[in-house]
Amino acid sequence: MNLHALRLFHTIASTGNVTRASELLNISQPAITAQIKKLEKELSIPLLKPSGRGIALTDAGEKMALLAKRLFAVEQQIDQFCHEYSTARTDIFDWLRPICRPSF
Amino acid sequence: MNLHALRLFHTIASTGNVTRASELLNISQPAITAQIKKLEKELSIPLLKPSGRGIALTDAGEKMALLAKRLFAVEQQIDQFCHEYSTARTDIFDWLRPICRPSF
DNA sequence: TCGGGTTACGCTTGCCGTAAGTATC
DNA sequence: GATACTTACGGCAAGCGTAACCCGA
Repeated sequence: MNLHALRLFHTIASTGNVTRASELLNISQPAITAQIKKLEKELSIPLLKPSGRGIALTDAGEKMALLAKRLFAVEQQIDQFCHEYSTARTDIFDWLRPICRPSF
Repeated sequence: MNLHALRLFHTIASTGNVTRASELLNISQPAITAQIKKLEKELSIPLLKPSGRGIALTDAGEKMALLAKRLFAVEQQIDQFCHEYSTARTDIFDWLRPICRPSF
């Protein structure tokens, strides 16, 4: 499974259109379209369909969006852990500083 | 977060060494090492440490491995959904076949 | 006619493999 | 000396951006 492409799809599903997704991700629209097409081909599952002048999720796309949401929620937990880890290391310095203060 | 690198790390954590991970992933050892180094640099978190003639997880690495396990469990759910989706489409043919049988 | 999505195409970046190096048993 | 991981380096595929095109309101 290509999780990079899934992330793009997840962003589209969250925002509702490709344009806003491209703005959020700082990636051009065509790049995103290509990734989605590639993902659909890889999975043999249609995820998006044209809707008016924009796009909409297919039924399978809706389910996939739910699963993707779950996955990237876990990713966010990991990001948070990493951030807390950095903060913890900073806290060590916060703890050291008072001790070191006299000398420098 | 680079989920590709995280996948490699997860495989290392599961197998306990880089060699078996490289065999499972069909990727060379050096390629994996490079990805892990890059990931550690990206996160500013040490994940692996030398241990004897192999490697071991750091404390942060252990926690990260747990989180990664959670994430890739969700990925497996997605894979399963995709498989079931294909199976469902096959089942449609299974359902059509008896009807069509007379004609071909 | 305009907003949004897709196709075409050239370029850059990132990932990988091979070969050589380092360390532990 | 053998096993396991790391560093160095060149090649190739994947991903991106720009430009042009298509379609529905």
